[in-house]
Amino acid sequence: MPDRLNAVFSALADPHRRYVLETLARRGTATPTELAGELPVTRQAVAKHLGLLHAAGLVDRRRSGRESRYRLTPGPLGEASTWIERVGAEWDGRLSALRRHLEADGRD
Amino acid sequence: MPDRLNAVFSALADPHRRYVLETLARRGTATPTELAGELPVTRQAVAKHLGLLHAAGLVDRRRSGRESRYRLTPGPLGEASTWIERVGAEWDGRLSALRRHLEADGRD
DNA sequence: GTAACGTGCAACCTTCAGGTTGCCCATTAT
DNA sequence: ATAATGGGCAACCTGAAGGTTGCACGTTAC
Repeated sequence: MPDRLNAVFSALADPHRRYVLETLARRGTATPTELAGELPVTRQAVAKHLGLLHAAGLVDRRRSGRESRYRLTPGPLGEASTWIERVGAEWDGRLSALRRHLEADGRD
Repeated sequence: MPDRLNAVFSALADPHRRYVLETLARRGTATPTELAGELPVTRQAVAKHLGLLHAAGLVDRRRSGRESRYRLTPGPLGEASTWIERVGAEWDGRLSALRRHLEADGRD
């Protein structure tokens, strides 16, 4: 089930998608056409990005009339952040253990 | 220079690379051959992954004799984590502002 | 010395990501 | 009713990611 992590990190790997997420976080909601107006790509490209973000669970679509507004659903961001923090913590733990061990031994 | 974010998130998007990072965090150092023994890919594939991780600034190589040991350099992980936290914080801030602004419209 | 081991590098293959154009459907405006 | 707008879907193109095999070089062991 770490497939979710794949989807999330892959989603975050593209600058256009990060821009979309930042915009949604700041503005609340946005439509594909709005976003395409602020990016150097076509509306269809933005739609693809939104589809990917939706597949990763990072955005939520909601049609109102003929336009569809997308909203941020930041849950999976937490999973990604947690993974990073965990690895960092394990590294720090190992480092301090090593340092503790070195104060008696004095070798690498 | 958010190019760094591209490299880091791209690096984290692959499960084999995440395994490498987790292993380095837990074990301290590892060689390409060691890692290849624990992954369903060839040593050369692992070497490519390590090259990518190095380009992202996530690992550090150090040759000792005929083997080269890789070590985690978690700095860029902090940048990635910071980006995520920032977006999450902006979203939360917007949410609470919205909630403060309207106390009646609890429909979703 | 010669053999074996650990690496890195280059060439190649296949799959997929990001973009584009083109078409069609639903909704709003005139 | 007709035109225009917003959106999604499909086909197609191009470049790069992930993998493999093969080879060449430095290092350790016999």
